[in-house]
Amino acid sequence: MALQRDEVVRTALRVLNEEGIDGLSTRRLARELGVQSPALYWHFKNKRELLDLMAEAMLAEALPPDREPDPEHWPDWIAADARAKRNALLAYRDGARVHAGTLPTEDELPAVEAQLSALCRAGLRPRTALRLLLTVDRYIMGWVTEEQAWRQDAAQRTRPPFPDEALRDLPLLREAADVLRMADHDADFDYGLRVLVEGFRVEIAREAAEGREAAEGREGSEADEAAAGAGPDAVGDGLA
Amino acid sequence: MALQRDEVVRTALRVLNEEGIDGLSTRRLARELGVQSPALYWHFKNKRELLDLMAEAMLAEALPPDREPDPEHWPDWIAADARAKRNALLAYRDGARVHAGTLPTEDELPAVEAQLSALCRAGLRPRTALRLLLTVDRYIMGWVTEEQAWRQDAAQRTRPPFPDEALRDLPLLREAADVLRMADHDADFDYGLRVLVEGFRVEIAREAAEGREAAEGREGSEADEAAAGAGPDAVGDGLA
DNA sequence: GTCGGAACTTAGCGGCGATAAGGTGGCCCC
DNA sequence: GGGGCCACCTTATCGCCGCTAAGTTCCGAC
Repeated sequence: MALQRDEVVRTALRVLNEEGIDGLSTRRLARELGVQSPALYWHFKNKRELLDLMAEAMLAEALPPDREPDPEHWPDWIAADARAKRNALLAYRDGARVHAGTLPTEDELPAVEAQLSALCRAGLRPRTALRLLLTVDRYIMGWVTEEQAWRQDAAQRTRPPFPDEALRDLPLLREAADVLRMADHDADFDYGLRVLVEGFRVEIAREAAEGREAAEGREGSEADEAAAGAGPDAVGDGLA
Repeated sequence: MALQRDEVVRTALRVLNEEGIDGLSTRRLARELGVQSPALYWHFKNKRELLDLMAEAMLAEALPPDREPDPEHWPDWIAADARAKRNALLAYRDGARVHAGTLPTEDELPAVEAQLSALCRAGLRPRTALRLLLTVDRYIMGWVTEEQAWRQDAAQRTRPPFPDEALRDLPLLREAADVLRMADHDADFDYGLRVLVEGFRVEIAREAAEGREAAEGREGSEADEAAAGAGPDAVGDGLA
């Protein structure tokens, strides 16, 4: 029975978890598959292509492409998708670094179009909606990259980072020490995510108001009311 | 005249710009310095240490440690620092990837403490203020990492990404095509940054209201008013 | 029954980070 | 002024890496 691309990718993901991305060499992977390393180059044009497929497989589990985002509750699925993506990246050692090198492929576009559609029905222009999605995505990538780097060398760290004596003359940092030491990644990630969603809420309210203003030829009070309505009253809902 | 650590770091940054991070090998760097590659290991314990110093040098130029953040205009310096950091990373090829591997060092902490101090005077709790700073930082890192990856293979790309025919049945994406193709990195980065600041504004108003509520033993209307006041009315000021 | 191609092997290239061990020159101290 | 020390560098080499070239095996189609 010949090797299957799919089997190689699955094995590669397992080796990734065992060895980390620096330990994932073609020789190591080939050994795991009971094969000589050049055999892999029959199935993949180079290592980059293998990594791309690994990244795709990582996310496919967590973000099936047939979701149907709901315009009414966009903060819910924006946040849920963000958490799902983070979890998918966290599920594999160095997952963020594996994903980082990849370019978006054209077959991801329909899912993005669906998300744009929902956001536009919530009042955004397409450009703004896409920027929103990109912003969340970059936040996730930056976060998880940092998080996994931290976890990585937390494993091989002997003394705790930022010991108390380093914070002696820094009272505010001392008070925020558990954030500094990233004691609760999940909560800290969610915080930033919630801030982002709050920002979007403001942005959406503003755009919706502008749109209405332009459509009805009015100005001033009406738009301000709409923006205020979607502002602070909505703080916190849809996000824990 | 013997080699100086400082000279090595400067040369390494130059080579980084010429070759990219994958082309920056100890042998290449040594050749540039007119020296054999093991000589570098007299000055640096390993390549990681060299990269750490390069990252430090990159940011030192852009973010001098003696800034004095102003509590009154926190959106201004949050945004200015964010742009400065992005520019510093962009100033070198693969700057984000060089910086990504580094851990925060203890001598950066006083500058953070100063920022926390300003944000707390604006009404945040220390934990929240630090989370805010971390959130912006991760956004920057995620953004620039993606941006430099994009630029990198834009150079070696023959056909444009996401050609028009790929967007034929995706009208919203077609309308947002220049965002999708990242035609204007600066504007797109600033957009996400502004959204983050808007979110922080909401968060700060909420915390300030909670604090006042707790201090004065009141409840309900007062806090809501405060949050509403700092919400939509403040949209857009302090940021382009 | 042979021909062709898919799937693999063996051999090897050039390059990598890093270490070991040895050389060299200048400076200090007696 | 001679000896020793030490900063700084060299040469040689190790064990990896991604990847290619060329040859082998095996199986199914005709």
